Amino acid sequence: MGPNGRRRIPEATVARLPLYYRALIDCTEKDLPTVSSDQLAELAGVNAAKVRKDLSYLGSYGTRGVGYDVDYLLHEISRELGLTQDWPCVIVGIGNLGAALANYRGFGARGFRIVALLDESADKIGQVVSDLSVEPIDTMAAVVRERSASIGIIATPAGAAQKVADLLVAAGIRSILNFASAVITVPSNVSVRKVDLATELQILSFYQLRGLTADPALVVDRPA
Amino acid sequence: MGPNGRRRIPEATVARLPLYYRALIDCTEKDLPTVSSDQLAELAGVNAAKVRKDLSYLGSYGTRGVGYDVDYLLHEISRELGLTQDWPCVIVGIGNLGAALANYRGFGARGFRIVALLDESADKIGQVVSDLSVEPIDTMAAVVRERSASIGIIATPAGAAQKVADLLVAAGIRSILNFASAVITVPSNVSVRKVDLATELQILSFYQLRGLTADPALVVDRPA
DNA sequence: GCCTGTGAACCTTTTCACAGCA
DNA sequence: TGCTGTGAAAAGGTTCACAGGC
Repeated sequence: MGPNGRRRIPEATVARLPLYYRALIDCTEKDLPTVSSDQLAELAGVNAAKVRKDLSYLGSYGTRGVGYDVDYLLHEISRELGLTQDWPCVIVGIGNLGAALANYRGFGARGFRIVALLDESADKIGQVVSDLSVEPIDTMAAVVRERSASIGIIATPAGAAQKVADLLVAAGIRSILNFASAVITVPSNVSVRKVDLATELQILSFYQLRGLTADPALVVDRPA
Repeated sequence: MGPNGRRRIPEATVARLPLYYRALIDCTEKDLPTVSSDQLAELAGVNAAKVRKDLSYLGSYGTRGVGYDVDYLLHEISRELGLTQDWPCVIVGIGNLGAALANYRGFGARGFRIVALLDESADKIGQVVSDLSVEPIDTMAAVVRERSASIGIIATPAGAAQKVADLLVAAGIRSILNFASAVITVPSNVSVRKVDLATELQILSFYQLRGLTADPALVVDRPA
């Protein structure tokens, strides 16, 4: 197997691990004992060379002439992604989007349990959404501490995003998922990923205007 | 000015144009007549070298010693992104997420007007969400044709995503934004971008597990 | 003096192609 | 024979550093 000691996993690869994870879940549901890089590529929507290269960063988990053992690979990827542990999440901003996220089943599915819903507005406080009662935003520090929250999800209007990010950071959160259409600034030890509808639509519009094709979404692409 | 005739704009640059667009809107609201690449970089959350390089692909729109004229640059970027025209959108799957998207104001803000809400389930049909009545999915072809829809938004459960994508493509849609947690396959002349909550959370989890910080920028992807 | 525009250097990511093992 | 694992080549993207115009 690889002479490969402990390699740093490239960002592009990290961004694709969730795709392989999902593809492997599909395999277990179909009771496939093994998958080849070709099959996995098809399921994940990437090409086979990429699959092999990506998986080689994790270790030599395949068998030549056979493929990868589905259960074993799934276990290894889960471990790399931290899906064997719990990541309590706090959603801030319980408007249409925040409520939709709170109701999203298969959220808690793999360890991303929502432990609090916070909002600023007095008439939202106390409303029950998905079995959780909306709490005032100034309880954030206490809530994050008591429930050991580790991920903050910003679902507020753009104007409030930076203020909320500051509060999350002050409360000790080090991972933020930002749905607001605004750039937020955080200390360098805090991770931010953002999801922006307007950006995605504008990218589609750019390519459609030219009769070209925008391939990938997020951080992933597909075969040649 | 650049000796630059008509250059192909790199995908990475296209993915950042929406950021500059938004930053420039901020500038107009603050009544700034010009911006430097440094200021724009700060507002967009990237670095100044990138701003200058990116903008140079569009043309030589700046003035040395001064910066970029806000209105002029905004106009040029809007034109490149196709924001000077209308892109009627159809949302398929009016559950929590679909309804939240339909209600999202500032959606139609820049030409992305929602012209139809479609769902499969009989008890959703006829419900009114954001002034639009939910219509049966089998009216898709007619709806897309009559209302000249050009973008399809998939907000269904994962299991229905491919079927919906096929219907959208059959109806003539060439740009799809996929919110379902599933890989969808489309002909090569159709663009797909995807937005996936689970993927983003898993990436955050990977980095938090290691005490590292996740990638600064948002959308990075590559071509066919 | 100030800030853009851009070659060139550098780094990351993807793709190729094949050796090596089951 | 079939499929992984991986160097090496190619492509793409970022950063540097400075020439050039305001």
